[in-house]
Amino acid sequence: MLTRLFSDPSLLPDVQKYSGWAEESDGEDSKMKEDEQDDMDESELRGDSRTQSEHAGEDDEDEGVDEEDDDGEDTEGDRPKKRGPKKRKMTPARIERSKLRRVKANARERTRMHDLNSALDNLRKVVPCYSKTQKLSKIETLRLAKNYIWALSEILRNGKRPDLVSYVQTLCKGLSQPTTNLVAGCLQLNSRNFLTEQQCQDGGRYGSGSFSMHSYPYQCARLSSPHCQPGSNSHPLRTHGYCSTYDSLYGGSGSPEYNSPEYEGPLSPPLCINGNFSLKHQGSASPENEKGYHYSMHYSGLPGSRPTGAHNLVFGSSGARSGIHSENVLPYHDMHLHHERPPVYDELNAFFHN
DNA sequence: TAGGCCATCTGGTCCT
DNA sequence: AGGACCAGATGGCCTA
Repeated sequence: MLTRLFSDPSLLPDVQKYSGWAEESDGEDSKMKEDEQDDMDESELRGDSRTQSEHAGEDDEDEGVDEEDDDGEDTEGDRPKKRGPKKRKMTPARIERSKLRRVKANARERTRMHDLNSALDNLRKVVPCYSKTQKLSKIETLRLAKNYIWALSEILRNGKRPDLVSYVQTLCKGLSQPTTNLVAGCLQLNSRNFLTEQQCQDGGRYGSGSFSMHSYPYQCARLSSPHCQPGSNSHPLRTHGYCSTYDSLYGGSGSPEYNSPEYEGPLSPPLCINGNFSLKHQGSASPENEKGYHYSMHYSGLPGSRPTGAHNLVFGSSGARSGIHSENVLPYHDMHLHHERPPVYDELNAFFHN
């Protein structure tokens, strides 16, 4: 593996640029990368025990040299004596090996992050609204995935069809504005209905934005649940100013899980779909809640998206103000719900688009 | 120019 | 000892 790493120039960026030890050895490091690569290829990567034993021998030598000069340096000024293993003096050989270790560790870390990113890419593909041109950011991918899992598990648990608005609301919980737009657009949701309720739930979280409640004179107009009827204060959500179609969709206040609009409550029962995942209650504290979603409306596109001119998000400022709805505008020609997706997803979308 | 996102480096910690 | 994992720091790129 390391052979691959170090034979791949792309995986060996300029180490000196970042490393602190580049300064301590001046121009000597200019050839370091090549030297280190040679070292790896020739000794470590083929498991050259001779080299390793030589290094061990060097270590022994170093120790002999190092141990002696630690005495007397521990009490510097008023500072107490340092505890723990004595610091060994950095001989040139030791410095070299240290550098080598660092380079190897960097390479490992790089591949580890690459693996992580490719896993995230895979996740992007199985989550609703995969787009090659408008990649969801990492954090948005994770949030959407969480919501998606939640939505699917709720469908399985209840065994009945939720309405599209609620489904999209569930998917969009805690997502940034662009991602919300993307999801809603993907599912061809009538933005007016969805956004109004979304804002009801979020309590105007995105209030400064173009599709704040101010954009629409009515609130929760679509809600049919008695809990959300004007004048009804019986529902817990109402006391907090929330109106959610979860009430009507999932049975309303009878279910304690929906006391929080963030549905961060007990995720029970754990469900497994194709054995790929299981919901696991991890407490009510969610990073999203802690962070507080400081997303504002300055987004005009998705993170990572590049200006194409064709992707004015449906719910963006101009669209919302001009009353353009997703059903009328379809700027998502380059995105699709999925190209590789589990069967359940197709069923689900057929579910809503029949 | 500020802010978001990202890749990378780095040192620390834990585990084998 | 070395690898995996993690979090902080840093700098680049892009957009509003």
